[in-house]
Order: sequence, then structure tokens, then C-alpha cells
Amino acid sequence: MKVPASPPINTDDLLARSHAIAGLSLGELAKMANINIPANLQRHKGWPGQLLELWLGASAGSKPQQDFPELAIELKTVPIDACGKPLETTYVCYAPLLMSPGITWETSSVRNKLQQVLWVPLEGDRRIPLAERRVATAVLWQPSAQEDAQLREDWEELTEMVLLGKVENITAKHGDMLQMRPKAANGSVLTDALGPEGQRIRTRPRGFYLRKAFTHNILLNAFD
DNA sequence: GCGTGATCATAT
DNA sequence: ATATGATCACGC
Repeated sequence: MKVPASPPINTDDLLARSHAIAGLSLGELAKMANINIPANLQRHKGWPGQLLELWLGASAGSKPQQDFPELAIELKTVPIDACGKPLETTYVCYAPLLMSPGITWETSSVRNKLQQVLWVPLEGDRRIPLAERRVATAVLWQPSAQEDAQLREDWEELTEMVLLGKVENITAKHGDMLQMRPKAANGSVLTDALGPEGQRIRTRPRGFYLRKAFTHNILLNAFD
């Protein structure tokens, strides 16, 4: 088996690729792709995701769009425990802290990113050596009306706080399903935002993240 | 610095 | 034991 040379031509093609690697270990996939496997993820936190991008033919790079623009599908790898429960929250996208007035849920980058996601669960238990962790069966997901409504509620709450200049009051406890948390190289990175008196302030960049319970439900519903 | 890929590690 | 807040690497 070799890594694909071009992006998937359609959704079935992408699903076939994901099924072809299900059950294989990261070590096997790295070896066949001729790339080195890091000793651990401490300094290579994005490595599993990048390996899967390679195997599924996602266009590499850091574009603020979906991984498969032609298919309008976003790729997310999610580490799971032995019971299939996510071990980590899922990063969605960068959170704009200086927004155009007309921003709505419908036009938000969160909703755009989450319109269609190929979830690729992966054994993530830290007791399993990285090379031995296996890829599980992928799940192609589109938010239900209920999920969309839940996300919208959280997004609107968080966005309203940002628009009111209360970004510094936001913690990861806000939002039932969608959180806003720091997203930067380190704590000294600063960006512009709106302060409580309408003034410009400097604050840590933020990102949107999906809580584990939300992702867990997506994986559970896939077996209905 | 922004945005991608995320996981780490300490407080709780 | 777990979630929050912090952090790591890379391209541009």
C-alpha cells in the first residue's frame, strides 16, 4: 500500500481510503509512507493528524478552509481510550477577536468547518507505544439539527462576550459543547481584541474547541 | 503573528 | 481522575 498521490475524487473515494487504513498501526503507516516516527508526541503534537492527512490525500498546509475543499469535508483525528471515548478535546478553528459587526452563526468559521467532518479515531492511550497505536474506523458526520442548535447556542454566547469586550472573562467552562481556550505557541503571544470600555486591548489568541462529550456522541451515533 | 495539526501537564 | 489553561512544531 502506498500514500495517494492526489486528493480523493469524491466522498466514496475518501471513505475507501479511510477504510483501507483502518486497523493499521501508526508505525505501519509511517513505514509505508517512508517517514520517521517520533519517540513521543511531546514535541510532535500534530504528528498523528499530519500522518493521516498524508494517507487520505489531504492538501497539506495551514489554509483556513476544509482539508478537502472540493468535497467540503474537514478531517479530524481524535485520540480515544480502550472504550472508544475521546481523550482530548477537538480543536475547531481560530477564534476571531475583532469581528465584523454582521457576523452570524451561519457565516461563522466554526459552522463552516463543522458542516461535514471525517472523524478518524485513533488509539491514544499513552501506555501504548506510539508506533503500535492503531487507526480505527472513520466516521463521516454532518451535524444534526439538534447538534447544530447546541453549537449555535454556545457560539452565540461566546461571540457575544467577545463583541461586548469581555473576552478576558471567557474561560473553558463556558459553552456546553463548544469552548473557547487559548491557542498560541506560548503565553507571551498577544493579539488585538476589544476591551470592556470599547478600547483596544492585547490578549492571548483563542481557539474554538469541541468538548469530549460532544465528540463521543458523534462516535456513538455512528454505530446506530 | 495567524492558522494549521493537536497534546501536554498542572490545578482542581 | 479529569478539564483547563498552556504549550509544541510548521508554513507563510
